[in-house]
Amino acid sequence: MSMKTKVDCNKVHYTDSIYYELEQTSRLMKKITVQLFTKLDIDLTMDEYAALDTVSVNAGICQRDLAKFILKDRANTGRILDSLEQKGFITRFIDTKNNRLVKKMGITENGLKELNMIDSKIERYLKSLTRKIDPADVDRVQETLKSFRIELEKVVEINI
Amino acid sequence: MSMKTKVDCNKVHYTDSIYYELEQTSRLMKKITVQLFTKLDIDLTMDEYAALDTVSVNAGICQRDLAKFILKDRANTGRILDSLEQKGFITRFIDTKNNRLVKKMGITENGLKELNMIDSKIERYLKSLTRKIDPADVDRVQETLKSFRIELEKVVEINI
DNA sequence: AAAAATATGTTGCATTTACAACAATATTAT
DNA sequence: ATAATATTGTTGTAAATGCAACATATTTTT
Repeated sequence: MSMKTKVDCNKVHYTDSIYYELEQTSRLMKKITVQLFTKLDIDLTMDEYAALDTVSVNAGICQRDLAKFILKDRANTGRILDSLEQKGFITRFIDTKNNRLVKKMGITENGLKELNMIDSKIERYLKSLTRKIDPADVDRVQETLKSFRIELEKVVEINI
Repeated sequence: MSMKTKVDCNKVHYTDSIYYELEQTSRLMKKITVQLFTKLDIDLTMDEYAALDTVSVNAGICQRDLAKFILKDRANTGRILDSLEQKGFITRFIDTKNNRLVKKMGITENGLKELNMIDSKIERYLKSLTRKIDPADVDRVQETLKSFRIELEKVVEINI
């Protein structure tokens, strides 16, 4: 075997890295979830669902803070909330935070109903995705991902 | 503590699931990589870079097969390749696969140079992201993610 | 042999997304 | 006090993305 070939074989490829594996797995997962939402006739987008869930555990949050949670910019966060409000799943009200006028929000009765309905609809489908994987591994991955994400948050420049 | 409160506290939220954790971590990672590419004046997009790397390890692959690898549709795969070809990093040629006319491709000398240049530029930045995490954990996560992704591939409907 | 279905790549379009500019208000600096 | 800066939300726009439709060629069905 020539030296060149040997070097080539040992080359570290980005597409073999954990960063790419993460992106690919996430893209697949997103595709599957979108297909699931379509199949189950859920009339929220995935992003609206995630936003609604985030609002449900952070009552009275303002738009910018929500944007930081869901990792979208203020513009698109506003648009998602427009849709959720128009569908009657959240209410928005003007309030102050640090003496600034902000738009805060809360989940409505209907929103909570919708959230629970979606949860119950998708639960068993999502659970089945990891049936071949040791539950302990799943937990460990989630934990490590969380530590990783917290490290990433320290490095990324967020301009929201 | 009332029963209702107890139930509420025990509610399983989508935003606490491994599926959402995966998406959030991946989104952050993507943001960081885009910022890195900008900061280092790399004149490929992340997607072009990943495609170029994939082509480099799959010489003579056709467009549709590449699309399946990079999880993009045929249209956008074609557009990414247009850009890479225009920049001189790949060559495309007509060939046959199963008696069908297909566009195959290979990486050029310049493409290989560019790929190695980018690899060397970003390597230490990416490595530093996991410096706080036990390398064994990183390996384990990558392994588990891969098993997970393979399970997902069995479930997702790919129409490429 | 003719028709229907499949495979591959491209084009057009509608949706999503990110980013910059703006409007309104409040704080800080000079 | 006035000017500069910062916070929050909205609007506009350009780029990315996915999907459907198309063009071409081949295979399969009838």
